[in-house]
Amino acid sequence: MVFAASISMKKQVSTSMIAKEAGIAVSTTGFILSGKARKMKISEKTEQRVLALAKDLGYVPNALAKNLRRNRSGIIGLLYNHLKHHWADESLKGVRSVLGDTEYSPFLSTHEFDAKLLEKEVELMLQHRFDAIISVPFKEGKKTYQRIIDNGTPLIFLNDTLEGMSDVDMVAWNAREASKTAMNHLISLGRKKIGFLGWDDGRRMIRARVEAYRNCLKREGIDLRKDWMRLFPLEADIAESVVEMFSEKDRPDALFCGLDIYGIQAIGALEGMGLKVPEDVAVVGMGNQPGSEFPSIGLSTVNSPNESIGAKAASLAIELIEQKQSCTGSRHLLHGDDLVIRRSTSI
Amino acid sequence: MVFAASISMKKQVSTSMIAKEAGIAVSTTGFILSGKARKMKISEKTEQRVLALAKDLGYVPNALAKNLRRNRSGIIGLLYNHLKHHWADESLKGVRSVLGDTEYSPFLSTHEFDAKLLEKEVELMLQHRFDAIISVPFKEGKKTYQRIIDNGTPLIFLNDTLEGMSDVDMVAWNAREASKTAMNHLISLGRKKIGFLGWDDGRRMIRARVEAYRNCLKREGIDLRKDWMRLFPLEADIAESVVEMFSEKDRPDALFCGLDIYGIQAIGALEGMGLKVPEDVAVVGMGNQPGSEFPSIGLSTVNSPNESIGAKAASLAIELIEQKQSCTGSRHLLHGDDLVIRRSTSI
DNA sequence: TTGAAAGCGCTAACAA
DNA sequence: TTGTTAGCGCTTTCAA
Repeated sequence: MVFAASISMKKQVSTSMIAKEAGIAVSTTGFILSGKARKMKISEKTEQRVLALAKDLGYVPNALAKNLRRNRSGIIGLLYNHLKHHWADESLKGVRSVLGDTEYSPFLSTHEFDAKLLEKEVELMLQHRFDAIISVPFKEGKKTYQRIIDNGTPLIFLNDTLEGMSDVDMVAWNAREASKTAMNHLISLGRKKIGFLGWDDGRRMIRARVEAYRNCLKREGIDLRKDWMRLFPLEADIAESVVEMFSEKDRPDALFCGLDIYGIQAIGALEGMGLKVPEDVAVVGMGNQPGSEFPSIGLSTVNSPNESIGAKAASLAIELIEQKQSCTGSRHLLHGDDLVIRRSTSI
Repeated sequence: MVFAASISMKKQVSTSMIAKEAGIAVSTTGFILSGKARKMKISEKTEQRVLALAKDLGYVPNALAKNLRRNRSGIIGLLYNHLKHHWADESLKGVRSVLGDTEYSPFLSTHEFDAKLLEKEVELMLQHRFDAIISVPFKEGKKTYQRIIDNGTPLIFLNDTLEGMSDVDMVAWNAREASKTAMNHLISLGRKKIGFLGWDDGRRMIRARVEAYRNCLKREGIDLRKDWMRLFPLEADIAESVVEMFSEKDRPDALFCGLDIYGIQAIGALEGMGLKVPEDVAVVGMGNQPGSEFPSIGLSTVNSPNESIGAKAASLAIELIEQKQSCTGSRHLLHGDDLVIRRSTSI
């Protein structure tokens, strides 16, 4: 069934070849093959004949030629930091839900938090005349992002902005509101001694979590305890910090975690030191990441609207492309504060 | 700093434009800009002048034109089923480790186990003249894969084959050996009553797990108990089955799980019914997927060499491209049987 | 309805 | 060393 065909044996089938074969003009086949037969009032007989011929010959339209001519590729590039979690998968689904009916298609790549790689990928996308680039911003990549703008290519940031690049459109989860939801949940449980585990890489949406934490405490008239608030680098092992925080006699009775992964680690550490979740300590995370739903974990968390973010970004991209604008400075904070209550706060 | 440039304001800078600006011939600039200045013995002065000019004008080479001319794109397409786990991330790293030094670059997409989507993505890649396609095979997509072969485009399957398409080259984790490692580990712990949780979607590498389970039992002279062997559809909720299996008086003292996610769920279910892991039941999974390392889980498992798989696939792709072959039927089973011992088997 | 032909930006063969 | 030029395959204008 499979046949190890030698590429060199095959001649690429082109519109002109089909035209010659059919004994008609190149433009006629061109119109037919690009779906403009109706518009050009080409006889149905001719159309059918050409279509059949194209299929027989195994014709594959050459997008390179087409796009060279149109000077656009029909491709929207997605540039993620990595593909480790479900975020890329879900936002891609959102992107597809919008692009599905259009003439645009997405292609993905990652920058792995590496400025050199980001630059390389962007260069590639620009050289291939991608019509727009959607990226999770990376702080060290400002120069590269600026290059996209200078090039006149639409750029959209996902889930955060970059200082000094406020004109770039952004679609993000409203982490502030979501954090408030999480905090309110803990407070509604009667917990007043709430600790915070999070990280701070300088991005606003990340910082929004700490700020919401602070504001909620303030609103409730609860004093902030600096020793109950920890910021880590991303991907840190936080168990030690948790043990430290909870070894004191006077310890928190709840934990708000800026990221599910911290909540997951915290639950492990707390139970490891004999504390009961949620009886002794209620824990809530952010993002409903895979793992938080495992029966042994059961982390309460707030859902993030990843698919909607992708969808919004895609429709924004199309808008920018059609307006021939690289950016307009619009901001879109998507609400996503569905509380997912699991074991870690089910008192 | 950012400047909402209007695309229409910008004229695309081309080699001929630079040539005119510099007052020299198109070919000269062409040679310089494609790095062939040395070879063509172009004076360094001219070269520097052109390079500087290109930079000043914000020249971005038009890959569309270049590739139309060469009739190849320099792109290798990666077509995953989804991006939920770390698999895509890690294998992409492997692909990059090989492509980094070459003229090829990867672009990603997913087929989401959807034959229609797979077909669409493949069509796109063929139209864009991708030089090779690397895909995690999807059973319902045979016709589409065949189309890649018929087109003469190199195709490589990741982690499995497809029945009737044995000529397609494959790079996969040697799941049989890895399964043996896992089983031997349980046996070395003195466990004889070993249950199996896995799935069967008809793919060989998946089936290899059950087969290894059977063979290991046989080798040890242990009778297979059908009620201790369960196959589920992927992404199933298996807790109920686990409870059922372990409610009997005569129950397994160990579980071999064909997928970490089953192991994770099993640990939750077992502990939920009051059984101790690993004292009552030792559990081992496959793949070292994220989540298995969580402190509350601690699932022992076998590492899968995802990065090596990506790397091997990439170098194979380059080979096929250069040999102008769409496939050669080679098979590459990569050993990855590093046992990762965690709580679930630490007696 | 159909045909002829220009040209998108780049490469590379050929000439000078 | 440098200049000229013919395409790559497709779209689209202009003529017939």
